[in-house]
Amino acid sequence: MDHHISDGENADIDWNTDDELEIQNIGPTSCTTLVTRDAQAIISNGENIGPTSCTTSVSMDAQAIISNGEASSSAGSSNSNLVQHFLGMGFSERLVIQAIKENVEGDTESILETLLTHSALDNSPEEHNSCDLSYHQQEQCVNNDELSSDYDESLLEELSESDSWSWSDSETENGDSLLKHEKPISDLISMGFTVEEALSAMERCGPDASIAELTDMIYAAQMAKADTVFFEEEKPKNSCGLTAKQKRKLYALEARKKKKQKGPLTEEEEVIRLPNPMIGYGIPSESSVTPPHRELAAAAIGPPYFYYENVALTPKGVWDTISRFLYDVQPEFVDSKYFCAAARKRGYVHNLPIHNRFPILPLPPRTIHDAIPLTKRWWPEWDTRVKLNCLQTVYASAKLTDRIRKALEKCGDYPSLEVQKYVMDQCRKWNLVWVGKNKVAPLEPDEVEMLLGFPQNHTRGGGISRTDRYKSLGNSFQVDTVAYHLSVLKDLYPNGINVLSLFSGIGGAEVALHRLKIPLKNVVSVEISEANRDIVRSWWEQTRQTGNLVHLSDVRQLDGGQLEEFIKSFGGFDLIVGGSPCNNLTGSNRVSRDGLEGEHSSLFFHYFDILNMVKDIMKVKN
DNA sequence: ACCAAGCAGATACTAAAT
DNA sequence: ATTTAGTATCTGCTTGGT
Repeated sequence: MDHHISDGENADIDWNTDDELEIQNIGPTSCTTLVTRDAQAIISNGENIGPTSCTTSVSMDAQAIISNGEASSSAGSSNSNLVQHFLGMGFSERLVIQAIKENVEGDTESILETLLTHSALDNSPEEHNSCDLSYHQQEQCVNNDELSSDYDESLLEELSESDSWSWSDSETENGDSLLKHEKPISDLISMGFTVEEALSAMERCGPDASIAELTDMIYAAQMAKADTVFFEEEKPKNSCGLTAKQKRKLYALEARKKKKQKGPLTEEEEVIRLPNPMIGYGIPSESSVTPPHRELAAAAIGPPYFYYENVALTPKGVWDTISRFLYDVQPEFVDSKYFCAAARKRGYVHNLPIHNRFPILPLPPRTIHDAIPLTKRWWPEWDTRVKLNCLQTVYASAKLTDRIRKALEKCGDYPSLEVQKYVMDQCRKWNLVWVGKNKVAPLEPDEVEMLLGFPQNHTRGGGISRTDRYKSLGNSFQVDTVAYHLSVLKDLYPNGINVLSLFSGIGGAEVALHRLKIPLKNVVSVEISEANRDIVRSWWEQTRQTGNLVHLSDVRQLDGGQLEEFIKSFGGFDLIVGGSPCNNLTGSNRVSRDGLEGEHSSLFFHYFDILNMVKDIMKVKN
């Protein structure tokens, strides 16, 4: 669900509002926020280049270079600002320092140019994200970084083939790595690759990479380079000028490197396939079918229970990665068309029991006609749809429905097969329903609320615009589906549960638990959109909840210290639920479908991180 | 090889509100 | 004058069928 990504998202991280007041105890483990207002302004103008708009800090390294006056002839403090400026834009520290050095006399513009050129090839999310991650991963990243750069520098020194790709700014003495890696380098060169290509690939793939992996990386880099060279002028500078496919390729290779996997990308590695029919471990109407027995790895078993959700149709390999991170639990893929009148293909990774589930009652209408009965009268018999397609965040324009009306009016009572096909294609694409003679219309927000299982007017009023209402709803859970899975908690926690809800959105999980009549004792809800937090808060009040609701705004600022406080104060979380942003995964996105390492979808790693921290803290406690 | 169908979207723009 | 809401148009990868 539910992490609300909108044009206003960055505005939500607003330094002047009261938002920050909602966050208490930002402990020492959280990243120091050093993004300047300048950098923030650039990010909110949509001109940010890096894969994340992460808050970031300047390391000792950078500080040292600045104070030594190595980087530039100008004063240290202004350089420090400059470094922070570019770090805030998401470039890695190493690149920033390098670029500033290369542009000793240069202005901000030329430094940015250098960064753009370099980052197209050196677009390593591990570096961009390093401060985005909590301390566990941060540690890991720092180590990796040190390893790879040591090794890289030694090679460059020896081969003295330095161009803009060399980072010769610090001394190194690691001689034997050369011997160890001479062979692949010379192999690659004899294969016709340039020295820089070989070195760059070696750096990215790590010291033990196979030739196949290295060539894979070089081809990816060549694609990237070709793209930036030839299309720099025509294309808007959108995330380093790479196409989504190229970025994904680079990201995937980076991710593999991070996990120290060997060998070329093979088909067998991506084994998760979508089931047909997509009914997971079962749906209410087939409750007679007993679900299979499933064994969870020891690390996966609760407490706490966890429930993670995202779109089913992702780029290849994404669910394999998600599953690998979440203790190798296989995702349960379910299409909500088996629960309501609209399709919603989603994957759920959870460690909940899968027997003795029950649906919330009354069962929602399962067909379009039952869900929106007024459309029945105008529904032509050649429109054979029974279910709506996936409810999305965007809806058809008036102009489109007007074109459809005009096309139909020209035909009289019996439209030709061509017109029928045109109308049907558009209706399926935009989820249109019949509201009059020859008149189709997009769903109203309250119809979407109903289809998704929310109470009527859940998202209405209180300052939210119609557009944002569609957006918030489109990013949400289907309540009946999720409730069916969570229903097993009712017997386990008759006195209520403590929930950590990440990317809460408009509170799909909370509504599901409430409708299951599982008392909500303490809910810590993390949601970036203020409008969504308002919606959940007013739902909380309207439903006269007796428990405690704590709202935070950003998963990136939730640290171990805060979690420890929460766990101490109410004795641990029973359920950690959430669906991280899908917009870099879903097929609807043709612009930045970058995969799990994309700007927004990489927040998945925070779900994993936070789950891990909670598990650790609760382990110590017991 | 091909085609059809589907997808929690992004962006540039205008109109309206502040 | 600037921000926000609404509108129109843009786009590609994947799967499953033939």
